[in-house]
Amino acid sequence: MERRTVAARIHDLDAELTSAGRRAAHGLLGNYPLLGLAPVAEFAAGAGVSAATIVRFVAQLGFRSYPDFQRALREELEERSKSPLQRAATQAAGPSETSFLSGFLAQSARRLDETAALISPGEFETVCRRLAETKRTCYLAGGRFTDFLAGYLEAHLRLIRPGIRRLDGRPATSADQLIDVKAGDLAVLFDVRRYDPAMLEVARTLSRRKAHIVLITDEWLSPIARHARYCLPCRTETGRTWDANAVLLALAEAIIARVTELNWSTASERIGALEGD
Amino acid sequence: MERRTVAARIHDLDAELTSAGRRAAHGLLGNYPLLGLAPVAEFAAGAGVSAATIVRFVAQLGFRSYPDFQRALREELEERSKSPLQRAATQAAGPSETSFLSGFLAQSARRLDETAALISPGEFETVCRRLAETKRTCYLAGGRFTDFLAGYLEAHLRLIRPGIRRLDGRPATSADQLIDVKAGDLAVLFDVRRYDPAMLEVARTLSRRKAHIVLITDEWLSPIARHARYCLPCRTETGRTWDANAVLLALAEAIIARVTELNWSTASERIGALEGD
DNA sequence: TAACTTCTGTAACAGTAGTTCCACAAATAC
DNA sequence: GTATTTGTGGAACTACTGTTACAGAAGTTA
Repeated sequence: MERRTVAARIHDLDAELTSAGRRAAHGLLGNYPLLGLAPVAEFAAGAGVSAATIVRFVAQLGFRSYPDFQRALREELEERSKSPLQRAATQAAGPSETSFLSGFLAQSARRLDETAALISPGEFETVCRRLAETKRTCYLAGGRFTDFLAGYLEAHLRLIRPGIRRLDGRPATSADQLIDVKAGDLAVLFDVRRYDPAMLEVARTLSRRKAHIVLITDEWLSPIARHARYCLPCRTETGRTWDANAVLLALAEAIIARVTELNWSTASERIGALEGD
Repeated sequence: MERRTVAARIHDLDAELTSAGRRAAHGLLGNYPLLGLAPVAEFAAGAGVSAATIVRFVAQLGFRSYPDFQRALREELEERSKSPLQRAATQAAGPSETSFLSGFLAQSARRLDETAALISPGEFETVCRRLAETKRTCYLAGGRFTDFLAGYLEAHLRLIRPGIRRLDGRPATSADQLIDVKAGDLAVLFDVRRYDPAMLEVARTLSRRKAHIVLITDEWLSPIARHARYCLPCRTETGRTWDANAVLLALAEAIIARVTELNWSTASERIGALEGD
C-alpha cells in the first residue's frame, strides 16, 4: 500500500495545473497541511481563489470528494507524528530521481554546514560584539559580485545602530571616502574570487589608517586576508560555472541576527519606528 | 481571546467530567489532536461514545460549536509547527553547546530543504526554459530588501543571454520603462513581506500588457501572486526579528546555474570573453 | 482581429454534517 | 426499595458545507 503524500501528488500535477489551480497549490503548500483541513471556503480565501476552484483542484489530485481529501491529509499527519524517524528515512530514500532544483538546494545546504565548520565561533562572536559597539564608525564595502551584500548588511545595520558608512568600490572616490577613518574603526569587506583589485587597494588604505578589517570571503581567501584582523571564510565552490554566494548572504544574516540580539534595547526602538511608518 | 490549548482545557475540566465525557477526553488526548479534526461521528466512534456526547463535551470545553473547536485545534497545530524555529532561535541564545553561528546556519540549511519541497520541480524547469529563450525580452525588478537579488540575477543573465532589462522600483520611472513591454515578454519579480506597493503596481502594469510574470516570494505569497503566471515561493521565516532572504539568493543561483546549462553553447562564449579580459 | 477554446467565479442546489430533543438508563438519596 | 436526579444515546431537525451548472472572462489560434 504505497500511499503517495498529497504534497507529492501536487508536484506530479504541476504541468497540468491552470493558473488558479496553481494558486491553490501554492496556498496549500505554503502552510501545509493546515489549510487543507479547513472548510473549502476558508481554503479558498486563504489561497485567493473561489471555492469552486478548490473543489476542482482536489478532484484533479485524484480525490473523490473534499472530505475524502481531508481524510488523506489527516492520515498523513498521523503517520508523520507517529514515526518521525521512519519518515525521515523513507523521505530520504523516496525521491530517487531528484530534480535539478532539490539537488542544487541540497548542495547549498551542505555548503552552509561546511561553512559552520570553517568559521570559528569565537571569531564570529567577537566580530558581532565589535559591530554592536556604537562608539566606532563602521565602514562597509564589497566587490563586483559582492557589493550588494555590503548593501544588504548596511541597510540592516543602519536600523540597529548609528555610525554606518558605505564605501563604493571605485578607486577614484574611495580615497575621498576614507579620509575620515580613525584608528580602531571597523570595516567589513566582502571579496570573493576573482578578487577585486580595487577592494585590495581599499583594504590597504584602511590598514594604513589602523582600521580593523573584518573580511568575508571564500575558502581560497582573498589577498585582503593579510590585512584583516578578523576573517570569516565561506564555502562557495559548486563545481559548476558559478560559485555560490548565497552562503555569504546567510552569514551576513547571521551577523545581523546576532547584532540585533546584542543591541536589542536600542534596536527594538529603531525597528519599531520602521514598522510604524 | 483566551489562548489556552485545548489539552490544557481538558485537564482543567477533569473533575467535572462525566464517565462518557471522560472517554471522549481520553480518546482525543490519545491521538491528539487528529481525532478532533475528524467529523463528529468519527470522533464519537473513535472514542466509543455517541455523537451527542462529543458535542456536549466540546461545549463543556467552552466552545460555541464544533467547527469552532476545530478551528482552535488548527490554530494550535499551526503554532506548534512554527515553534521549532522559535525554540531553536531561543536555544541558540542561551548557554548551549552549539554556537550561535552553527545553529543559525543549520536553520538556514533546513529552510533550503523546506523550500525544495515548496517549489514544484516542473515549474522551476519551465521558468528556466523560458529564461533560456532569447527571443523575448526579460525584465527584472525587486522591492525594498530584494532589489539586490534582481540585480544579482540581472548581472548573471546578462552574461548568458541578450535582452535583459532591469526595472527600478520607483513608480515615477517605472511607467517609462514599461512602455516597450510586449505581450509574451517575461518579467522576474522579487517581493517579500512587507510587500512593496510599488512592485504590485509594476506587476499590474505588466499584467495589463500581457507580460508573463515570474514571482519569487516568501511562503505567505506576495499579492503579486494573483498576476503571476509562475510563482516560486521560498521558506523565509526564522522566528526572529528578520526573515531570511538567503534562500531567495540560493534560488536565484539555482536558476542561474540551470539557465547556464540550457544555454551553454552561447553562454560559454560570452563567459569566455569575460574570463579573458 | 475574430472565432474558438479553456478557464474561473457566481449562484442555485443537494447532501451531509452538527445540533437538539426526548425517552430511557444509571446512579444517588431518602 | 422507591423517588428523584443526572447522564446517555437514538432519531428528527436544521443549517451549513460541498457540489454542480452556467455564464462571462481570459487566453489561444488562425
